[in-house]
Amino acid sequence: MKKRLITLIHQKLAGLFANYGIEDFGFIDVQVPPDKANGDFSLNAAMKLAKAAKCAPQKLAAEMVTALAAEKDWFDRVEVAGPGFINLYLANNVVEESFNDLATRNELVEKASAGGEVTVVDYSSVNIAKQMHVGHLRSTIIGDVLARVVEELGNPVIRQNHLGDWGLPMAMVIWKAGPEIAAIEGRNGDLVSELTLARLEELYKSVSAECKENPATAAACADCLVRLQNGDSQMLDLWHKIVRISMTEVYRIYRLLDVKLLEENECGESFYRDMLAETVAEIGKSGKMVESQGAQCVFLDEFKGKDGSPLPVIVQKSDGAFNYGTFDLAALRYRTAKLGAQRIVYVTDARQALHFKQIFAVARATGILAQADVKLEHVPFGSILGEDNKPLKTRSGENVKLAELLDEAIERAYQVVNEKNPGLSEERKKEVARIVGIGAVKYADLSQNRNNDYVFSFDRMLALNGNTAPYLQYAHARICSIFRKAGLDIDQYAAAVVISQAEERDLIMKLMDFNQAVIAVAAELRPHILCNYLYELASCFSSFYDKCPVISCEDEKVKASRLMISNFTRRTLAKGLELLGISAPREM
RNA sequence: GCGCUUGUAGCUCAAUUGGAUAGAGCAACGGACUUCGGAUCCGUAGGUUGAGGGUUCGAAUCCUUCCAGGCGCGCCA
Repeated sequence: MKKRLITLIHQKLAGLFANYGIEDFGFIDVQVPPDKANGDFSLNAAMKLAKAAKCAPQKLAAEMVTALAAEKDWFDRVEVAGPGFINLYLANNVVEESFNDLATRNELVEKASAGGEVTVVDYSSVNIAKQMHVGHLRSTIIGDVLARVVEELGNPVIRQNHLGDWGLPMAMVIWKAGPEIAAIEGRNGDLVSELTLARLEELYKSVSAECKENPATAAACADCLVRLQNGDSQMLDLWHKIVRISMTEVYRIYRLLDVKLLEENECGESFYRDMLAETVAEIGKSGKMVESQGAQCVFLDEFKGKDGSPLPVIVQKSDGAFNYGTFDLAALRYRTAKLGAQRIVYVTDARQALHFKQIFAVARATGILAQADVKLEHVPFGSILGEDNKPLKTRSGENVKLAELLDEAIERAYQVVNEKNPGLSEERKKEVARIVGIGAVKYADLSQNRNNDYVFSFDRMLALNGNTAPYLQYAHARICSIFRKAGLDIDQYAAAVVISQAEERDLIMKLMDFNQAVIAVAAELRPHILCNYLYELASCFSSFYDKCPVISCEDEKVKASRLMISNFTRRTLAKGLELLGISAPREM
């Protein structure tokens, strides 16, 4: 509707603007006023163009109003307000028609034309031989939402899990775990069940400490690294087994979280190991690479170090090995050349902002990108804090294990479900607890502006009121309940909408905004925009639900219309939550 | 020292990217036909948007100077 409205306004005002010598007014847009007493939409064009038109904004606005008010089919009223705002009050039949038209479409989100933009989303990026902890939560779920949203808009999305699976830590684990693996296999044991990820992590920690104490251990590990990097088959075999043990546990958590990362998305550091030398060689060809203190570096003017000295990006260390930046550069090369990426999105915490700024700048300056106009975007986010406003840790100062955190969320959700809906079967209670608990954790994270740190609180995220997943899920479940009670098939229901009350109108207007909210998320890479939208939608629905009886409504047309509005709300909530990677149960 | 980032109601967060009287939830207070699921809805109260200056029709938002927190700054990732 908004689109049609803007087209109409552009048409109707073109003549008027031409009189003032204004040709370029295509940017003129409508907005939704903060206070709905100021109309369904408003225009601030008069104020923006007043200077160019050499005309007082109020006068220009008055003339625009005259031109628009003639459209009696569209507007009940068109008024000038304040310093030159134009407030548009849409006729109810326009709202009804627009909504009925929208409701005939199958898809709630419009696909991009021309096949969209090939987009790589790099997220989660777990380390091998380490259990997932809270530090992995944000990248994993924010990245997952961004991938879903961009994909929903019709862009081909390639998900990439840039595993930390190559380098000295891996060699250390191999050295330490090798004998255990051999022992288990020697008695035909099952590796994945006997050698857990938790055990691998213990081994890593112990060998890491040992290396500091004992030079012989350190040397042995270094030797393992050399053999691994030279392709020693025994080392590679152990390496591969450790990766699989690790990832088995990671996938268990991805499934619990409902995150769409699979083995086919694994593209870790090891994947690029044979591309590093040629990447550096190509950087060398650009003439921008210089040797400094034995390392191969690229210096760019925009990066300064501590005392204003030039800051290098090191692409090859003085011992000839490559560091993590080189992996990222190789990945950029691969993703533009082989994957055909037109947009690459990195979801990592804010501390890596400088790193990506440097990598992007080096990639552009040295011409290693197959598509020079590829969009490179780092999506930074803040930390998760405990109630003490410090990064979330256990009492003993360890990172909180993600698995334990999620289990606790599910357990707490179970308590709530058990209390509020004791009639559900035990099996359903458990299922709902999982959906509500996991949904609450994800939504609490996604609903905040990702730039900021946020304070983790089970109590707040599981609250049934306010901007939380349970509130949205509850609205969804209530709608399903209406249809159950009415004995109607919710998946088939369709009817024309008529407006008889303000709450119906507000809800319809809100429903028509969904597509815009999704587009905004993809453009700004900010999931909380969708959360805010869904919260407002659920809130509008709750008001409607309170004021507009559905089943007991005596006017058949109004009843059918209310059923339709309810069902469309349910579909929108479900789709919105799906894009957030959150399920919407039909009862809870 | 330099750079990035944040600062909004008692608390947790929004604010359509420069728009109208800065909005929600929690907490507080007061209401709602034995209710299509009260896990809800409506209302009251709560603000010098960290401080000052500037830009303009208009600033939480842009520029500038301070204050406070977080993070980063050559071979870890």
